[in-house]
Amino acid sequence: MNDSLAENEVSLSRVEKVYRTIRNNILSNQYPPGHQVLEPELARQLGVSRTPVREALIRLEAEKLIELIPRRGMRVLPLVPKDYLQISQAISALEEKALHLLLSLNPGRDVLQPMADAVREMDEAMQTNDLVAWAEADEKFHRLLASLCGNERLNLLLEMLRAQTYRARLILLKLRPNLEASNQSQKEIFQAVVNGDVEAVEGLYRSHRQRVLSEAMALLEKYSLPHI
Amino acid sequence: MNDSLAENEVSLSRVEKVYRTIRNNILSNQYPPGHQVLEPELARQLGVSRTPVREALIRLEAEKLIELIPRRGMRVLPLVPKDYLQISQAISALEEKALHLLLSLNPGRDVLQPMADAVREMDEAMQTNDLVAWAEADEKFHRLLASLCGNERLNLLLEMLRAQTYRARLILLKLRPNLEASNQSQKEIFQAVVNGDVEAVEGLYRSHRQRVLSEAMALLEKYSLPHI
DNA sequence: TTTTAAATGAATGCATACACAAATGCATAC
DNA sequence: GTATGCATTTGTGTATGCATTCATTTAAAA
Repeated sequence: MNDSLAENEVSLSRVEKVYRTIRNNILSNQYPPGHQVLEPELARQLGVSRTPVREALIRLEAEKLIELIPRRGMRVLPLVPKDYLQISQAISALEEKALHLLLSLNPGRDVLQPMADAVREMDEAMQTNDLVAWAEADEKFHRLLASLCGNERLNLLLEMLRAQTYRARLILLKLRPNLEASNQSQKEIFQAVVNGDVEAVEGLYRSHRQRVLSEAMALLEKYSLPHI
Repeated sequence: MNDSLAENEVSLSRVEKVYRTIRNNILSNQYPPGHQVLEPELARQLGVSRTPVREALIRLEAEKLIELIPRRGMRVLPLVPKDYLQISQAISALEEKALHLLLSLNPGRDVLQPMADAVREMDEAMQTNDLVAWAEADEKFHRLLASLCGNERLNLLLEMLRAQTYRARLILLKLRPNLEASNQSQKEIFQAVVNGDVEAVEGLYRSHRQRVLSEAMALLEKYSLPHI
């Protein structure tokens, strides 16, 4: 993940570079929730004029990563717990559909191999208590699910929604007592996918998501996190 | 629906006015699929400089209503049948979740009254063979479902996706042999909602959507519509 | 006549300037 | 000390201008 206007992106427009830089800064928590930066300051930092900054900010606002406040510049949208819940519910709906679509494709082992790898990586990370590695494998699993389901629009939506909740998910990951249940669930879900068992997939996924969401909401309350 | 920079919107920024005007023109088919307009031409037509035009176009591109092609300006994104299918699948996923959420709210008759009105209006439109009225009532039904489910993020997503398929849905509506089955389905779905019967709602909705989507795809093939 | 090269015009991406409005700072009055 | 009014500063929204690039047209060569 680049964190600046990298030299090897010379063919990218300034808007694109600014967009990516700011987006990265948000996802990496360099711009934490509620963080405000004025357009002229962003322009100065990034060495461009305000115009491409504005254009990039409009895109980021459309993706609901920021809001633009007159005279306050850009503000990184903090997720209050309700936001997190609502976005997560939308993710659940779309991922469930993605699972259905994936199954209807009757994928062979070769197609599912990357997901199998991700599941294995999650397992390995569990064994060594490597939270970061587990998060990466988990992220990979979900990205693959969205991209392999054969519906590109769904993929894009999920990508956007997962970006909105990325930071929060990382934080919650660290607060959770243990990941054993989630790890197990995803293995079971994947196994049911391999078996082509639609009803099992649906049941397992719903249980999994319900538990994960309940857990998350309880943690947010327990730690009185106003926003994430 | 305004179709120009209305005089009664004096407090709206130029970007907002341009955005709304162009969006309206797309949804009303005044800018049909594939239609291209250059930025300077849009600016001339709308009586503003290029800057707010560009900013509005960036938003519309983020919503996947248009694409921006260098030296070709803005192009209204046509939906090839695959696009239509994919977006509709995403809509199905989100609407199913919306129904679940709505039911979990245990809404009273007063809350559901606007939906009941829409269902009645659909019935009345059926009786008088008024396609336009039926479409409006149908649109209203879906908008209400999204807005009453208690998940604002879901609502926004559905609003965006429905805008993307709005024009196509209107076209398909005219091509369908009859709407009796859809009308009946929606009545039954709504009745199940009123009864708080989760499983019935889910079953009915899935059947309904599967039939509607199959029909739509068959029509697109029958009429060899390359894009809509 | 056809193909290739050069010229031209125009669209985009971006920088800069301007007008306006809101926020801030300072002075004054109570 | 606090509130109010005014002047100044500053940020946004927008218009305009400039440099670059690309598509089209024109001219030249084969």
